[in-house]
Amino acid sequence: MPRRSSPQPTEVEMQILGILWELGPSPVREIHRRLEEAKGTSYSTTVKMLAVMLDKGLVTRDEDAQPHIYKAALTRDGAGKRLVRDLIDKVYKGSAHSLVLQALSTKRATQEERDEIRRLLDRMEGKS
Amino acid sequence: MPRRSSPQPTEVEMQILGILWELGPSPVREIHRRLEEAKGTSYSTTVKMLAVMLDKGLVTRDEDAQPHIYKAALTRDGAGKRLVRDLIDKVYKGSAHSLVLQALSTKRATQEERDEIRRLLDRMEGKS
DNA sequence: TTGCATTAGCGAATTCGTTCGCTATAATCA
DNA sequence: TGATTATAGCGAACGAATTCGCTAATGCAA
Repeated sequence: MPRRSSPQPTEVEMQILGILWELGPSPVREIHRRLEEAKGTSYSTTVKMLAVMLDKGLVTRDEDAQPHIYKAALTRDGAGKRLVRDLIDKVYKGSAHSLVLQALSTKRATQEERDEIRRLLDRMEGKS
Repeated sequence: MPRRSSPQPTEVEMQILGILWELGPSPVREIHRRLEEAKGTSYSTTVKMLAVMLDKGLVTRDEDAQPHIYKAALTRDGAGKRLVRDLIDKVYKGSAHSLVLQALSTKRATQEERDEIRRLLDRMEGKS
């Protein structure tokens, strides 16, 4: 039974979600292949983590399929939004602005990215 | 003795850093006041966490002062940069662009913030 | 100095995330 | 069918983060 509300996906959980976002719905075997490649953990571990995540409601699975197929229960952007909000709260006490500056200065944005961000800013102004 | 390199400030550690960034250098008593308010933990816990953080090099302290005064060893932006980089890697596999969009859509930016972001984008283009 | 309050610290207990060995069940094949 | 392999799951072990009780040291006031 899923718990009330997952506070935060943990380290490994995020790793697994990343794999699911990339591969799409997959059997344990596939997920494990990637996870093992990244950290050398055993198949049992992958199964267990998936069980934990299922309990937390971070993934769902199709038990009719054989083998069972796991799907991420959150979208990448959904999780991203939550984590960003959290980060903003934790380190910038609510100032999204500061986070944006950090993000842009951390990784050099391409011309195309800059244009899209400008477009977004314009759009935001149109609304307000 | 400080360890080589702190992997990541943990949950409570971030909370304490946040308090130090806000209050500036402070004695345990002050830090505890805020922490207790937020989570109801005991004075011992605060002292211990500070000791752990001191060991990790996340804070420094002036032992000559009485009571001892603790300071954050990282700046808010320094920690922010590290966490942002980490978030980008973990959920967006390297695309700062996506994170920026998340950040902007999560919290409505003010006119002034938008202008400053545009200025930053211009500056970035000037450089390249 | 004696007694009381504040500050500092240690070591153990607890909790949570992660890992895996071992067993059970299901599918596959010679 | 019996043997072999793949899949699923349980419960324990482990390590790291967090918590606090209890003791020691320090400062201050009667």
